Amino acid sequence: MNKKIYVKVAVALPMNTEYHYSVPTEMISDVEIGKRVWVMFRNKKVIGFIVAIDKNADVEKVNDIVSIIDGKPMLSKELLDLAREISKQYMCSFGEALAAFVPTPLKKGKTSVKARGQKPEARGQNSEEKPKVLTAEQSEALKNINASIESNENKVFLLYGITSSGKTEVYLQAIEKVLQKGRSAIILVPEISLTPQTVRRFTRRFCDEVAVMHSRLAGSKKYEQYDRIRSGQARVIVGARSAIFSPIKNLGLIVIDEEHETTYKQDDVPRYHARDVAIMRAEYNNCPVIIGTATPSLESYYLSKINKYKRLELLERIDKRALPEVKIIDMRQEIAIQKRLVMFSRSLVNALEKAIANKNQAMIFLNRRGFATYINCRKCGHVIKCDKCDAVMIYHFAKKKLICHYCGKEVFPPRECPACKSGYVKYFGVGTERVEAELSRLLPGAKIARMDKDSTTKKGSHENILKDFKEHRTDILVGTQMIAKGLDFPNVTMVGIVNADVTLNLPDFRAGERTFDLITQVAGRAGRGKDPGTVIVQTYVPEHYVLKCASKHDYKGFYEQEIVSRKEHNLPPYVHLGRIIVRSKDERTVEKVMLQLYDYIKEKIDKDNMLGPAPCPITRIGGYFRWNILVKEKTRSIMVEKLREALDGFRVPNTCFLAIDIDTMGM
DNA sequence: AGCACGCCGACT
DNA sequence: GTCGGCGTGCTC
Repeated sequence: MNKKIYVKVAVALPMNTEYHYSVPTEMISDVEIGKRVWVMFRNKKVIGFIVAIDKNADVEKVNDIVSIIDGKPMLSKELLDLAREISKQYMCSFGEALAAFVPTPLKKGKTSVKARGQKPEARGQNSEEKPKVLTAEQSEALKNINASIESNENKVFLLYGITSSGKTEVYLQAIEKVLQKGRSAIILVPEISLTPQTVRRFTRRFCDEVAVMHSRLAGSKKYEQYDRIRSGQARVIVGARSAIFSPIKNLGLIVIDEEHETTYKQDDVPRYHARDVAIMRAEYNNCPVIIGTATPSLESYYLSKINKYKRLELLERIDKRALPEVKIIDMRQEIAIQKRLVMFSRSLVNALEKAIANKNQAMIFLNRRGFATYINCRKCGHVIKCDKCDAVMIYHFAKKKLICHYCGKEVFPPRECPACKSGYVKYFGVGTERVEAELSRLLPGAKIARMDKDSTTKKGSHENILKDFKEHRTDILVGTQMIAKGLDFPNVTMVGIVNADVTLNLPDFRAGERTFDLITQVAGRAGRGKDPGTVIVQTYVPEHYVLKCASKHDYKGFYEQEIVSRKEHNLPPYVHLGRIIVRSKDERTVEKVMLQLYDYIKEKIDKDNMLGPAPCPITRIGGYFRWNILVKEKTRSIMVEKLREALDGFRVPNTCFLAIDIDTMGM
């Protein structure tokens, strides 16, 4: 009769232990693996996942679970196994991995499955958009992918296709095939390209079969989507990084669009890379993965070269449109000719004027927001820095304030120099705000809009700026990253990059890769309609191979040069990187602890495989001092094994925090 | 992670 | 004499 039942519960804390809880009799029939529960843990009510059901507990003192949250299990066997795998490969606890799989829970109230009453959207088949006729290259690519879909083959395709070569149409038709087979698909897109434009193509084609997983999707909306996926109503999931954890059944294909994007790597726990998680899921489901991009990560292109991935190429643009002409402008010469430091070259201004005269539109790109990128004292040279971060403060004209881009701190700019009290505090460096202002001055007749993190904080402002541009109420769109990718405005014939060196000079071994990608993407915004496009790239290092290759649209040329330096410096793709980060509010503590840690792990990890310990490039962020060590190993599994062994038994004091980032993106 | 317990230094 | 530093252990 009254047989006691226990559940093993994993909580989202960094401990790799699961705890037993007893189940009150009235809840026994509702207990299922994969459901979430409220439990008392250390006198606090926390959410946990039921990961096992037991006849007995291995400890004396066992508490009852407080309540069961879900009506149906949130996680299947597949997803529980996947979470376990992620916890191993990215060195976090099982509970921390599990927490990433589900939407953050609602406060209270509606926890059970509601739905049913939702408005019926366009029912099934009556798709608004019909499949397009494919080019020979597209057909060839699709043929390869379809063969794998047909035979349930677990294979990774690198769909290398230049901008406007029609990658999306290949995805769409592959997905169609998958649906015909009664299976489902996940399409990952980077957050930035999760614009209405991109999403619309999928919803038009697959209507109510589509679920969109926005990261900013509010609580109950997210649950709604979740239920549609879980119940099988939606079989095409379009979403950002975390959509890879969707509780979809019968997975038949995973697409990762813009594979090279860094947003696929989560920068807090669990620090997974969605591309690699996708590959794990595809293995489990025996299905293919398509990773599509015009500028593959060095890792992926390398893997296609050694035949780990099957490379499919789309080298022609749709309708045989020409790639835009890319002009590299040497700003050193501009200074010499114009006899002063200038923001815009004559070529850039001329091209802008020409585009506007022809009733076309233009986009001006600069990867820096704000007005002046630093302010300093002309007398003593003092530069205003954030007092919580090791970073210069950026002047924002709209707010009339200095803002730290790392911690968000805002201060009014000082009248006099805080160091020498002189009044010669001047503003230097160029951000998007200043570009916008300067363009208005140079081209008084032109309507100019700006799109960056500052101009898009209000809900809907993002869409409004794009709508105004689409409908040609604005002539020139100035912006950061946000305007570089995925946008499709046929009337744009001219695109300018104010300073390509901003990304090129970042202290990061991926700076070349990022710059190449950026120029390629920005260039891809020009000439998408009937008129050809022009791209102007301003730089102080026009001879740099990244710029030369980018101007010729030569990814392969870029790859061949970049890979040599990766080999030489023993960097990815030749090794995997693991980053150990220690932070503390006390400068001396971090250094001390990091040196202790280094001494501890060097018994197990060859010194030649480590870089550091050293302060992080930005030593202090938000009041924390940070140090790091980079570890290099041949594979991710060797890396994890080594680190686990080396760090076993090492403890940092309570005032310090230790983080491990497997396959870190930055350094 | 967060909190309690416990053992050694400079202070009302 | 105590307040409080942080190293260590534990959480069902």
